[in-house]
Amino acid sequence: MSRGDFLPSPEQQSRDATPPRRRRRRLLTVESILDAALSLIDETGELTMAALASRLGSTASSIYHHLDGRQAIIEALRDRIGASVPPPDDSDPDWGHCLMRWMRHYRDAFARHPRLIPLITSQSVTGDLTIVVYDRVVAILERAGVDRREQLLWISAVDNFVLGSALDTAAPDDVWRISHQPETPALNAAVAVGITGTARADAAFALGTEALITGLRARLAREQADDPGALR
Amino acid sequence: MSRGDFLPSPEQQSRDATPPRRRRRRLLTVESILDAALSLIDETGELTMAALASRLGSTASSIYHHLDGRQAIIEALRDRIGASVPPPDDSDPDWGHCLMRWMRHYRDAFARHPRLIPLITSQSVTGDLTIVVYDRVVAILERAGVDRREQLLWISAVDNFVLGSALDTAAPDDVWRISHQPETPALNAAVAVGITGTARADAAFALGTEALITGLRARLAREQADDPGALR
DNA sequence: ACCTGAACACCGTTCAAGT
DNA sequence: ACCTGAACACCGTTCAAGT
Repeated sequence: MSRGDFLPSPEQQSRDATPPRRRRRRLLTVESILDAALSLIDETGELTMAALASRLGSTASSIYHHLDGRQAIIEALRDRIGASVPPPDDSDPDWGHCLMRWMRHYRDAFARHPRLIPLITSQSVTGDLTIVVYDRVVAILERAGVDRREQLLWISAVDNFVLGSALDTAAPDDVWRISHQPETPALNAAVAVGITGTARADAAFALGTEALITGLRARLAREQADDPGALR
Repeated sequence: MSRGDFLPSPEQQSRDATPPRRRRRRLLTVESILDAALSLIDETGELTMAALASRLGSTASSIYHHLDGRQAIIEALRDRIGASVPPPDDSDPDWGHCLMRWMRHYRDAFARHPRLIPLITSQSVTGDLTIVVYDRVVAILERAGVDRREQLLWISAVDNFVLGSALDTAAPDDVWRISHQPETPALNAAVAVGITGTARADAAFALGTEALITGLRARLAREQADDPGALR
């Protein structure tokens, strides 16, 4: 999974004067396995080694030569999606805008593979790349003047909302459709005029993000009013 | 799973003059199965029919006479935890306080069984009781003057944050400990002075809840300033 | 009505044997 | 080094047979 993880170049393979006996072409690659696994999950919502192997034109046991089992595949996919999120861009002087843009990218990346999300919820984020991203976010908070003892809490809160919102895109919105019972008049009225489907999840994320950042701005302003010395 | 789902009373069982041949005492009950399943998940983080049966002193196939398989057990547990959340109390005239108190109860109920959460993330909430609770929340928003077309979005946003925060209590906070690499100085500094463990998840939830509600208050105030006719 | 053991199809993983 | 088929232990679920 490191960045040097590519196919060996042809020159490398036959650098001897006598070319080696022609070997069967490499069937599997970490990349090809992960590609197939992700599209399998996207399409079926499940990941079984047998189905994955057949999609690769190979056998289940072959996969173990490249990745350490089913769980490792899921972790690699999680890291891959995480790595596809553009790291927070600190060029904008407004930390709130930085954070909101990053949250949107983060959430969109996972929302593109909604059926993967339930599979990764049981494990925490360990990828090196992800850690570096968090470092960038903390740096933005530090620059904004957030109390150092609170920075982990801010990130956790933001993370929780983003992950919950990503999960929301996975679950169908039957929730709001099932209703229509006489016992729930208020809910029925809200459902009748509300958005549904993917648009609902999108709009809810946008609304929540804006509210969360607004609230964090207010908190920061209050802290700095209490302790003006913290300002630079 | 309805409220009449109890053991038949002894009178009912032997209301005939001639008492029926003494039957073997009822081994399993929906309640006893769910109790055992929940404690099994709490302790091991897993739910297999075999392990569940052995804990009940019974066999896996027996369980199918009371509940419709493994998935049904998980759904029943989700509904049970959901039903244990006190419905939002609308006696407080401040809708924000109502919502915050409900969010805290909601999150605490699931945080009490952190290892259950990953098992329920793939399914949406369908329990009748849960629907009624949402109706109460919508009613509070309606009374507060929230635009009817936005009410579902508010609830979704709140729900996403609560569920994400509940998940946060399940994942250990290794995330923040692994670091300590020279590439992440800002994160290292934040970890050094930050809270860790359960206290971190608790504090992050409290901080996020406060920020979210503050932001929603600001949004409502802005909306009502734009359209004063919406006020009663 | 409730319980049981045997059976079934499927699952992730291991490993000796091939090239 | 990479691939394979056979085998293993385990899984959720079904069902005929018991009481």
